[in-house]
Amino acid sequence: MAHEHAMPADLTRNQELVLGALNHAPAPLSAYDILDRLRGDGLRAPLQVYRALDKLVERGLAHRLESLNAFVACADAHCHRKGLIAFAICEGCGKVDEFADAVIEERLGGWAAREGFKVERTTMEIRGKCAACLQAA
Amino acid sequence: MAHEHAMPADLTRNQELVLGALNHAPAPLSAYDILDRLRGDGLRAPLQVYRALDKLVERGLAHRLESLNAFVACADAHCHRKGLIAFAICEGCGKVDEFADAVIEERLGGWAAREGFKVERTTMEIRGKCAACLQAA
DNA sequence: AAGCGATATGTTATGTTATTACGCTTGCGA
DNA sequence: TCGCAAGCGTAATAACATAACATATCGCTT
Ligand SMILES: [Zn+2]
Ligand SMILES: [Zn+2]
Ligand SMILES: [Zn+2]
Ligand SMILES: [Zn+2]
Repeated sequence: MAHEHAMPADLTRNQELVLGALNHAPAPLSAYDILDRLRGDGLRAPLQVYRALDKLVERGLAHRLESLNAFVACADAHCHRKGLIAFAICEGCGKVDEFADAVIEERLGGWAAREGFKVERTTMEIRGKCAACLQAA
Repeated sequence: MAHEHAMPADLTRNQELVLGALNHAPAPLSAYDILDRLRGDGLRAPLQVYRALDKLVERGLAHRLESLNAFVACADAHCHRKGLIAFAICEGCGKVDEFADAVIEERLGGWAAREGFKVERTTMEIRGKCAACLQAA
């Protein structure tokens, strides 16, 4: 059930390898995790991974999870989201759920407007236990 | 202007030093920034700082900003918040604004309830430019 | 086809953030 | 006074990220 993501045709080799690694992983990967999985494909240095990740994140094909220092492929395979995205991260199994909420976006926008704060980027990450892991416990 | 924070009486020496450093800083500090400022007070190793930070964060006297790998003193000096806290971080001057929003909390709670996800911790960080910095530009 | 700029690459070294492991000390109640 | 819990000190190491520099590749213009 894992993947079957759209893989854009104009990625470079390294970007394609990195996105492939993320797509096949059931949980977020750190840059070094990715590097380890791609040594067989010729990658040797962290920078090769970080550079690819930068591009992928920029294009919305992958996301950085700040509270984990790790990365996931975008779960919204065909129309990578533009607005605020929230992530729910299970501490048990590592599964990441990605969702958007217009009301939250509007509340943040309201706060920013009142304060005169210009928002450039928002990160929102919920840590906890997913339903499956709670069940299993 | 800067501080005038309540400093709980039951802190250990290291915790007091670390919280003092955070209180006197106009912007978030990394653990190593803190260490550098406290070498004169006898601190030598990162762990001394990390241990103090753990306790301070646990008690809500300080917060960790995940998107910065840095820490701030809680701005809500007398009644350290319990619920979800959002941080607005200015990329220009480093100022951090801390606020709570019940509607956002309720939306997240709703999502979690629908998904059967048990929330343990939420981080919410807005990066951008504060009013003062926009003015100055 | 030659020239050029923008983008991507490879490699080494280094910088920054965080933790593990171990042992000692102190305070405090059983 | 024994035992435990919390705190402390130190050294070593792990994990995450970037700087600096040299080449290479591609698309575009001439
Ligand atoms: Zn996405
Ligand atoms: Zn789970
Ligand atoms: Zn606070
Ligand atoms: Zn500012």
